Amino acid sequence: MKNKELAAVLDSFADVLEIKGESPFRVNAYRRAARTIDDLAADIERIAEEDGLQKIQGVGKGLASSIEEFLATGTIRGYEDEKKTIPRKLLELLSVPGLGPKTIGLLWKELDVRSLSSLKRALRGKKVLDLPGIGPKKVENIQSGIRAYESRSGRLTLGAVLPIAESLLERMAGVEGVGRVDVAGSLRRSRETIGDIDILVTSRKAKAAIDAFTSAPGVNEVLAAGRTKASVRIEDAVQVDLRVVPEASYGAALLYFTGSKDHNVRMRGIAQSRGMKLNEYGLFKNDRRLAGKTEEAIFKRLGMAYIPPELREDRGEVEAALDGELPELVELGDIRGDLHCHSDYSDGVSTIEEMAQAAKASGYSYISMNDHSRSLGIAHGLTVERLERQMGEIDEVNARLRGVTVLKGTEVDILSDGSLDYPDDLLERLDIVVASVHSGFQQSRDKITGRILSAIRNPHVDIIGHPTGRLLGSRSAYDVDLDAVMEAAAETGTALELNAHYERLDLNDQNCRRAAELGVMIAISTDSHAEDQLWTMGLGVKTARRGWLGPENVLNTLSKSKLLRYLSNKPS
DNA sequence: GCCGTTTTCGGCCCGACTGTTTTCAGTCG
Repeated sequence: MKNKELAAVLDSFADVLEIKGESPFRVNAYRRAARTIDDLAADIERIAEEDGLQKIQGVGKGLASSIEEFLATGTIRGYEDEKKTIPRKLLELLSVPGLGPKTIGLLWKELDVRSLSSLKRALRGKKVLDLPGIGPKKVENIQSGIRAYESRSGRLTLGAVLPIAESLLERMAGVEGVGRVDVAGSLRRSRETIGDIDILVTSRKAKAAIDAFTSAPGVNEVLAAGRTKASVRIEDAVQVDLRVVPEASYGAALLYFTGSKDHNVRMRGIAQSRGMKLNEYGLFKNDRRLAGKTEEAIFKRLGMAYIPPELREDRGEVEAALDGELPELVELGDIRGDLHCHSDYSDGVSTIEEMAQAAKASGYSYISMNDHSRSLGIAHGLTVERLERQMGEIDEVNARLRGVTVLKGTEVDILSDGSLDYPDDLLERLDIVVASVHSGFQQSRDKITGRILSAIRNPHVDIIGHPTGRLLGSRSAYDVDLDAVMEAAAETGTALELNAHYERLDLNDQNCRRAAELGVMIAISTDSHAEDQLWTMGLGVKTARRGWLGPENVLNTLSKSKLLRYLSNKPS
């Protein structure tokens, strides 16, 4: 699948054109296409084979032929030619906050700035102040942007960002005059990684809200502070934007700042086609505000069903909302149990009973113990004897506890030859068998795929754990043919896991959607290694919602008896 | 470069903030 590669080339093409001062609309056309292709669930090569390139939103004749060229040759001639006309390291400067294409182009042409280091040199010199539109403050801003750029770590995981967001929401809610407080942006949409945090408030005293925000604990730097918006950097890691919005336009602002950008463009288009205008202040007809206080009212006025934030990515949700065909999405309250947890038998830190109590406190009716199998020495994988002892302890705990059942399970290794780490007669005695790859990540596509397929075909395997093995920000997915895995899973009634840990979220949203379309059941599991980690189920559910899953697509929405019946029905 | 209930040309989101300006350009979201 070359989607990501192609998207990166198109985006870089846009960068080059932008620095060269090309038409912003042409630049934007490349950017839009890059984003759409990056987001596609389907393989771009397959689309090209079926002559479908121009059916992709934002891809016309010109881009289609560029894409074909890329798929055939690995690059785009026009891009390579343009790239040669600017210094190799100039593009990197676009990532410096506060520094845009115009200024970069100016600095390059006038002062021969061609890299981060020559930029720093130029900023120390005097000549830079002679350039039009550049004064001492601007120089200082760019220097601070360079420091931020050099210390930043890219997009952050939900797990890293949520605590910061929650403490800020709490602070803002306590400020005098503040009414409503919400998080917006990609965090509200629950994207798997977050670039910055957006917070929206209503307030009778805007200045007090801005002041409380810019002086919040952890703020290293105030990037901007006006009458209605402010930006700060927290703990050198994440930028947070605050907007103070009037009550009457709060819903419009929430809609606008939740995005995504592409979703907003579609929504404004719908408004336009009805002779209305939608912006962050409301939905208007001839300057008369028709709606704006709540998101719900705006959707209603546009003749659409309410679109939950997780779906707002321009992946068909706008059309579905117009046609009244949005799916009923799974909710945290639908979840009846957790099907992948560890105890202190392997690498977890809580006892079976502690995990069971935590599950009960979460309102679950079951929780499954899936400690590692014997080959995973690093995680104290269980020998056959220790697994049998654990099964005995689970019986004891179940005899003691009311209201929650501990299921007997394992996370059995799919060994590098494709066999499983326990014999079939042992697996047969367990309620839940999760089979996962923990070794041989570098194997070829055929080999890895073959291993997972043979696990799927084992009649005792119920769920494939973290099917792609990726770790956000640190390890990319192993090279597995997910189409083949999903087809086999559908055929055999094997579920695929949506591992809810914020560094995994594996399967991701798009893959969940594709799996469900093929009739594959998804198990949303936390892979908790301690009793205080069950909360990550919420992240999994949000990711599932982003994948358009309803409760009927999720294995652990089944009651205990239905679950056990489902599991015992796998054809052998 | 794309697109069309404004349909093959002429638009393409637009407002807030900052800094350098004295009426505006660049950046960002």
